[in-house]
Amino acid sequence: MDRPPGPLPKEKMKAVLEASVREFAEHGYAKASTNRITKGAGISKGLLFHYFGNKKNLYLYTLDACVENYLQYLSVHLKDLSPDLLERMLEISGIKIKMFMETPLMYRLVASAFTDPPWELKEEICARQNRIYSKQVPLILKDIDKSMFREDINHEKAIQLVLAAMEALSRRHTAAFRERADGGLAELPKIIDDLKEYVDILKYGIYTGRKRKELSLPE
Amino acid sequence: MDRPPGPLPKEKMKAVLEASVREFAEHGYAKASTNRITKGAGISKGLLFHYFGNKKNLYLYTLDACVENYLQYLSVHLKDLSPDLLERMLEISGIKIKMFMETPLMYRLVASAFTDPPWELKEEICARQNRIYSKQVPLILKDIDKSMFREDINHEKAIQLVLAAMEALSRRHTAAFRERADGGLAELPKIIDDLKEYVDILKYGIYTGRKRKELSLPE
Amino acid sequence: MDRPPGPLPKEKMKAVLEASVREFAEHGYAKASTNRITKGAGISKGLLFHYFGNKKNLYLYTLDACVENYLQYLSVHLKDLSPDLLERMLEISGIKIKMFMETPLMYRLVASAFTDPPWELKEEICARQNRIYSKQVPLILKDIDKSMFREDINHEKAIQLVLAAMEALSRRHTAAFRERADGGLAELPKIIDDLKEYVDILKYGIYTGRKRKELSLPE
Amino acid sequence: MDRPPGPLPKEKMKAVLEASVREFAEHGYAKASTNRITKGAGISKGLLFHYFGNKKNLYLYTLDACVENYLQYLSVHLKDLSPDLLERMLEISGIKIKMFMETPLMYRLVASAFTDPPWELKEEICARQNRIYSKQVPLILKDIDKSMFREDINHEKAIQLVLAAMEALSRRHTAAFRERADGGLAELPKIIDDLKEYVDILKYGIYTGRKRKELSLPE
DNA sequence: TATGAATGAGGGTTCATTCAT
DNA sequence: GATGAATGAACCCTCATTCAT
Repeated sequence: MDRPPGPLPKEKMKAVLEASVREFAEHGYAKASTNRITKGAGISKGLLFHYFGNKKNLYLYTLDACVENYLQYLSVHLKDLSPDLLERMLEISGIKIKMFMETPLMYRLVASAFTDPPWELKEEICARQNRIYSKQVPLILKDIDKSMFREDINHEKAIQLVLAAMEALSRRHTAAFRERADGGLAELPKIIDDLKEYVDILKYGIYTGRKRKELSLPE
Repeated sequence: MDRPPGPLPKEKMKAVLEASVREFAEHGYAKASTNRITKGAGISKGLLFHYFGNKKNLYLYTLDACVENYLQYLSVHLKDLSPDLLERMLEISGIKIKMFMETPLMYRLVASAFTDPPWELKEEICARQNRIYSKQVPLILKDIDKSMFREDINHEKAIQLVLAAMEALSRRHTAAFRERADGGLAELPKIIDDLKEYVDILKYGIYTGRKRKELSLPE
Repeated sequence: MDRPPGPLPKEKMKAVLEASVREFAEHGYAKASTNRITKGAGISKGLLFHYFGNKKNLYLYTLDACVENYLQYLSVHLKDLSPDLLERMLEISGIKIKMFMETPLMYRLVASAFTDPPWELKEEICARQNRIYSKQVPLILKDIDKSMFREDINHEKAIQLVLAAMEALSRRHTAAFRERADGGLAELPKIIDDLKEYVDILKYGIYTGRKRKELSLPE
Repeated sequence: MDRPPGPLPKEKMKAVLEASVREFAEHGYAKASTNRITKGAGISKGLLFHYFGNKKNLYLYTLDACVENYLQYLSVHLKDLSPDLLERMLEISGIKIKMFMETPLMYRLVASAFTDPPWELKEEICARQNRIYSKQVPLILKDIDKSMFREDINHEKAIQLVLAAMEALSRRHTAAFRERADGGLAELPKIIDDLKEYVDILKYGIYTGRKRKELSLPE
């Protein structure tokens, strides 16, 4: 971000951001058109480049806004989380899926930026990814009750396994909802119930028998 | 898909395919240039479109070749698989990672086609994805010894969980190796060892205690 | 017509002609595609150019076939024509409109060739136009009873006037029927009735009072 | 027609229009090259499409300019017209032929647009045609002295007949002058004399005997 | 601050025609 | 006779970016 886009009036800023998110989310970085963005935002071409310098910057700025929004959303909803890692992961997955349903374009922009970075932006995007990780992981792992974990397994590995599994399972659900204009929110409980079943299986592998009993799972 | 690209001389066909795979894998569908492909393949623009009609067809044809190669590779290496689901998943993951290391461009093309389909090709790509699934899943699940599974969990869910987890964990390793020209093959054993640890954890969750003992895992 | 397309088997010839007429009529010379013609005729590109040399020749050949067909049609139907010029013009107009309705593509090809010749074919087309005129005009004027004409007007001019008027009036009707697949034939009588009214008016201008009376027109 | 081509500097606008008229008139819509137009107008490819969006728009805009010019020319010269329909048609035909000789390219563009519309522009062109008709017909028919008309013929039909005949006869003269750089103007009087003879014949058919006498035509 | 005219290389695609087989 | 692979120029159009105003 060479050019700090400070003094651009908030209203216009918002219009640009909205148009940008839509354009980049719908067409991807490569095929996104700055022309359409200016038209969508109702500003002139000159102004866009005056403030953002070039397409790359604009994309990065847009991505940052989405990431910020993402982190903000998480931090707002991540209250009173369970000390049980798997329960917490369930809660977090629910939050993420909800977020995806509420702001699908933003979510999609971030997701595609990370899974398929636009090549010439790899480095910059990677930095954002690390930033998210460094902010997200502590959020997820803070005050986890590790006494529940089996002692004969690598705790770090166990956590990574859970993260990976939940991420992959969640994606399967979100993938189906693309473009289905917010109609999906009603199905959120069903999705979470589904995830819950997977979580229960994971519990067998990760928690001690004693804990499992407390959680009243069948031995 | 009007024109079956059959009779194009093998040598040229191969050149086109190679150039196509490289171009699409490196730049993505949107930014791939048919100009560069023709140049790379050493043929004229006219010929490319004479055979493939348009960019979409060319991409689909290229993708199909990669998918075919993928399935071929799997079917060749998937011999004498363990009846133990998790051991088998480990074997399969090893095969896939090896494949990725040997033909990273092809792998990448397929992967990005499925995770981030080029929008106007969604339907066609989805069909390919289903085809892979319908061929791959039976391969993975055939003759699995389900007697090892705990009876108090949903077997289908357990399998999906394992698939999802292994997929996500594998991706983390492959993501790092992009473009590191085959130098990675040496690290394959280390990677598999790493995955093995995750697999062990999953075993706790999925297999019965008796079976786990037979496998001589610590109780 | 550099290359006499003699030895091409009749069946193929017919297929080519049909495809050619359709293509040239629907797209015009400029936008017609020899590719589509070969596809439509079911022959190879090589053969088409082997026989016709180039697009120009093919067009000219196709045009000639249509012109021939036109003249043939006229000569077949132009029997027992009225000696009264205006009645005869009515009959002829009816024939032409019928021809247009029966073979709209051919008619359209010829018409557009003459009204808007493809520039680089101007000369060749002009020659065809003259050929049609030189064959058509005698047909129309043969054995006309000029005794009906007023003596105080230029007979040649009168004839030209009638020709021009009928041509323009007919065009107005055919223009409306483009692409309405043969449905128009039913309306032919109505069209002729309409033209008849114009003819009646012309009679006042051209024929002598005595003749008009004989024709039982109101004085 | 997204972009109103208003604010383009007059000089450039004029250059584009001139080049456009020439290109479209000489090659027709299908074969006209935007490349040649930009070159002829001395502007960049980008600018042409910045202003006109696409070839279709450019053509339509060019056509509109010609139509406007046509109507303008008519309205300027259509002063003090005779109340006699046929005399007036003679005057108007003279004006049109003069216009054709002075701006043959514009005239040709309009004429070919109407007689042979470029298919994908049929609707838009038809609208222009209707516009011309709705402006032109009142001009032609205003304050016509219908008392001159025979009472035993359909006045509307008579008018249409005259229009059609004059149009067809005029075309025969203009057709010959294509591309003969304005040299034709000298022959205008001869052409009008020629048309006059046809008009005289029409008078017999349309006007009453009394009126004809007043006009001192031979009975 | 804000505009939008201006660029020209490059995009995918179609074309009539040739020629070795 | 008959094929269709092969060509490369030309097609219309889009692009991110610059800059005089």
